Amino acid sequence: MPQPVPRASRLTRALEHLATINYSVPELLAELLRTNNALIVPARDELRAQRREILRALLYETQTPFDGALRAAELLGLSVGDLMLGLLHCTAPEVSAAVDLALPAFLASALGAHSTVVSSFALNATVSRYVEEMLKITRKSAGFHGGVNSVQPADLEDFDLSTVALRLRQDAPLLWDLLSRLTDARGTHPDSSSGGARVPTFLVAPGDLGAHDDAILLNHGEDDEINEEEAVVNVQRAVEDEDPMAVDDPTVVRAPRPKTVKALRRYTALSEMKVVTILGIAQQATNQQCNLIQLYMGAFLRMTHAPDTVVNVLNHIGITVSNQSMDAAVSSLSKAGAKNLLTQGSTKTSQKAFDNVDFKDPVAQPTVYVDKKMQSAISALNISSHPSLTPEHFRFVDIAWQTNEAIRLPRDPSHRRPHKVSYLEVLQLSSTLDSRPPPLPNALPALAVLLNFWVSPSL
DNA sequence: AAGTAAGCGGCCCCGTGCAC
DNA sequence: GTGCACGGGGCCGCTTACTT
Repeated sequence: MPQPVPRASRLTRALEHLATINYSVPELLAELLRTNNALIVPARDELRAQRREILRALLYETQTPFDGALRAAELLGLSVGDLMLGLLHCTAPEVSAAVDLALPAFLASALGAHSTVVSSFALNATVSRYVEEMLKITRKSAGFHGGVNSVQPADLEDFDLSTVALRLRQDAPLLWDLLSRLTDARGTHPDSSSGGARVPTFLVAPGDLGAHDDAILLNHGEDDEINEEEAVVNVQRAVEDEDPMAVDDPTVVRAPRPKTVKALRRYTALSEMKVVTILGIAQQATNQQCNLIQLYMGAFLRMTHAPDTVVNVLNHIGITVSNQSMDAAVSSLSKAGAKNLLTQGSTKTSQKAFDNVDFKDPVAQPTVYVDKKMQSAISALNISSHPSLTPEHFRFVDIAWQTNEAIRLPRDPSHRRPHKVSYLEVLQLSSTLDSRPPPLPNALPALAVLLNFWVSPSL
């Protein structure tokens, strides 16, 4: 026994069939509204023209196209859900191009009418696109995988919330738009400045985002490109939301103030932080290894000595990586730091500042400055030289140290300070050698050379 | 003042589940 | 199949309150 064909599929096929015989959208609507069994047969010309006129009157002379469609559907006994499904599933170019023009306003009106059928359809139709975006930003290629076992210092040093927000906004515009609105349901969001019913972003063609672009500009554009008038409006709305009485208070001065743009920037940054956090939780819930946001937060919590209990709770919520993962990240960072120190030291262009560090040795967890069972060790701080200095500048310091006894034995018994050696003396010593040191670019590196000579003469 | 016990937190190891 | 992230258990040290 053959399976019954869904009504929506039959409508789609009917629409595609009608497209091949050059029907306009009003004509398609007229044919759809004429029948409720989806087996659409072109009517005689005079009847079709008559119904078209009726439909046009319904669609364009009522308050909104959707109201007209509802009335027409009611008169003809057609399901509005079937009508919309048929339109949206139709892939014929002649139909889809025309539908794209009329559909945004049509669907916006439908959603505003609080129809259960339309709302359910819209939800199902958009969820798949949200899921698609979520899967896109959780793939490894999207660049949101933290990789706690291989994290490098630069990965954390280069962290910038605005950059992460911009990437998320670009890769998942629908999700970003949805969460931005949900985190500001009272309408103080910059996108809501136009007021009234707006066409949802997922119904707007790419490149026609309007206020959406303004929101990006507020965060990432230059100061002189900010729409200050719009900024003032939004800040006023935020203030009025906090104090509803201010709306009716004639004494409240609403003139633009110098701080409005700054306040809007702060407001936008906080909103961004919330949306980034929510998206980060969703990313990690979708893909366990997609934890870049959590890694940043984990590093912050570790550096601020947050208790493990707090970290565990935040980890369970999905805001940060676990303590175990952070231990792995610290291990990776320590290895990278040690390698970096060795690399710097081998260039001979850095100075070392030595000091003692005391710790309690017999225990597994040493505590600094406990007077019992203390052990001492030598620590060294690596201080990088000016970038213009090269190892060649220090080669002659080493030679001078080895060849001049006055410099090699600088300590005067009557003074505790070491004998100061000028750069000129170093140059005079180097004049007896085969080659001269390269010229120093400015006074700062010269000071660095002398400092290095005092601190680390054996280099 | 010294000793003791409970509570808490950190570290390490191992097994499990998931994504690639 | 491999690598990664995480949870849980065990062990140990530190702190603090209490007792002697």
